[in-house]
Amino acid sequence: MSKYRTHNCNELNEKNTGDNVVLSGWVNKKRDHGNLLFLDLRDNYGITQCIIDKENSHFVKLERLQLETVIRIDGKVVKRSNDSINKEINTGGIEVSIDSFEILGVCRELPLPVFSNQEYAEEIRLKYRFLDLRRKKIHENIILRSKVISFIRNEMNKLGFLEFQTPILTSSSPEGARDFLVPSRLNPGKFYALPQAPQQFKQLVMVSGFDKYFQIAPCFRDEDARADRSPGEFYQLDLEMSFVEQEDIFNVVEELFVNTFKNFSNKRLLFNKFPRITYKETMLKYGSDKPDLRNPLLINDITDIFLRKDVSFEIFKKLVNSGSNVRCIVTKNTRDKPRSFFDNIDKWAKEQGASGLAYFTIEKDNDIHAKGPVGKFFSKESLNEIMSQTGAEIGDSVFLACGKLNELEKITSLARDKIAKDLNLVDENVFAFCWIIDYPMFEIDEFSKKIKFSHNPFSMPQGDKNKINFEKPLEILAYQYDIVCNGIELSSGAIRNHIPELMYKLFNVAGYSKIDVEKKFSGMINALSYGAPPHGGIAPGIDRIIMLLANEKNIREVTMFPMNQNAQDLMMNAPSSVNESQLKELNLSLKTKK
RNA sequence: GGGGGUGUAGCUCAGUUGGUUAGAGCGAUCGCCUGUCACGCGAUAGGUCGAGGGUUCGAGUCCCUUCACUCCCGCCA
Repeated sequence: MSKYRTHNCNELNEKNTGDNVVLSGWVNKKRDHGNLLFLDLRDNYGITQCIIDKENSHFVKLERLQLETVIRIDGKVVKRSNDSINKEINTGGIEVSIDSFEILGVCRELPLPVFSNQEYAEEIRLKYRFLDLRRKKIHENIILRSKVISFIRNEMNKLGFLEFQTPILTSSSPEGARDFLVPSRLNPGKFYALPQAPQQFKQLVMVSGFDKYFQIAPCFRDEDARADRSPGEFYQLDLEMSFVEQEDIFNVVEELFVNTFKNFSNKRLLFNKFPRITYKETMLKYGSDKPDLRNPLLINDITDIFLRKDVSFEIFKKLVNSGSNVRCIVTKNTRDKPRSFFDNIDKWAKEQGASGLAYFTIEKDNDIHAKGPVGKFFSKESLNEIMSQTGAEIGDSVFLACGKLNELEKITSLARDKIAKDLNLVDENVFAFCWIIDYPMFEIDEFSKKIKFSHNPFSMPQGDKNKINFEKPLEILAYQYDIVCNGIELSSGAIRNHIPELMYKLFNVAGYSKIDVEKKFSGMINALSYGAPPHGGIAPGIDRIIMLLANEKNIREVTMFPMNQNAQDLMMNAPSSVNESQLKELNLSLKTKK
């Protein structure tokens, strides 16, 4: 028998009545009646109410125990009377009458209450993370995380994938995010880099003939944090398959995600077969490449309306003539919404830095006409045309924005979210997955105006390999895809380019010579030159999957020991200074601070 | 690098137009209480109002600088 317990704190019930038991755990809560003390003992599994009265010599010591002290209790299970049963906890039918106890771990005065639904400042939570992690919600989130990862491993194994580890100390890559660098002691002046993702390694695994690979892979990127983005490190379900096309990857991922999300959430999946939306289409309809498909609102381009003679909305017409576009969002049956509803949205848009959102509502008395501040600018015929282009009907409202394509996409995307929120159109009990496909291979850099890779330079371009028109690089599409759920980007993936000659040509478009490519990606190019299978994969973010399943808005809520926004670990004091001898051994010296 | 929000007791917060000795709940300490499960009742201790400077007869409150945390933009192939 264990010295510390015969049962955990979630096990005992009426059937144990009369048993002598040993429990160990934390003092979660005391209710002291002076001559009678209730003490809730908590462990990982649950809570058991323990009780002691003044007759017992241990009473005074127990009465004075600090909450969160770790104790062992010897006692007897007692059935509770019917009127004192607690249905909130699994052990609520019984209580343990304490015979004796022992303190196993003393606890100082707490910097934050553990048993409380209060919310606390992030700083104190992170500094005392070990206390924060004892709290119910986050404790459960971390357990959920473990279970989800275990489930995914199991599913991947069932699907025939092999799990491999790839190096953590590797070489710096020229593309992408900033690397974390690690100085090499044995190679003075040289640095390892922590992998931003095992991208090249997993391709090498395919070249090595292993066929299907996965890994719950740590990834390191020295970029600034967001609510859904940890600074420094995060985890991906990294996977890669040989002899596959895009469709094969989609099938595996859809099966995995449907199973995982059905298993760990009560929310409904809006699509079991995830819709595929081209990049071009999503940027038009949703203004974003991570659309939230729970939101039914769509964006339409109605620029041509403003070239008509019977439309007299001069501000927009002038902008359209100088190259701007007009896009609109139609809201169904909003004719009875108060003026304030519309004005609030217009005001909100101005706060977002846009010039506002014009709007009108389509009405019909004898004739169709538009009501609202800009309604008078639209003829009956032009309204009919808008209705046929957008599907708007009598009683619907049309919100209009005008601008250059980039800013127009941005504001209409935000407006789509804002309006849906105001009209309460988003079903929170749903997961809406989709694939974004057909990403362009290249794009123009906004500042340098040069051609650059829009995503992964190792992606396979679409179409006949011999007929790709490198003269028009912006028209080349890639077998490059994203998976999105509820407006959150879970992952990018691609069919890889396994043909070195083709890779040289594509890099050439982006301004890299053959020698550049050989220098920077020598390992990769070399490997692809010795018989590489066609292959592709994807790498969904584990942390974001858990966020969705745990219904959390911040990634720290599903991360055991997260860093703060400035990439500091407040509990371990990382990063920290190192002493001179460590630096010397690494052949490093620090520039003196300003 | 830039923009927004927050910062008052160990924790969560209130603090009016600038005006007496800065308050509450929880926690802590002490006392009372034998059926609670957010137990109840009473008392006590606990404050560099993030820091520095300024305006003023007078600053938690107004102004400037700065720090911390956070959200967003940039960034994240």
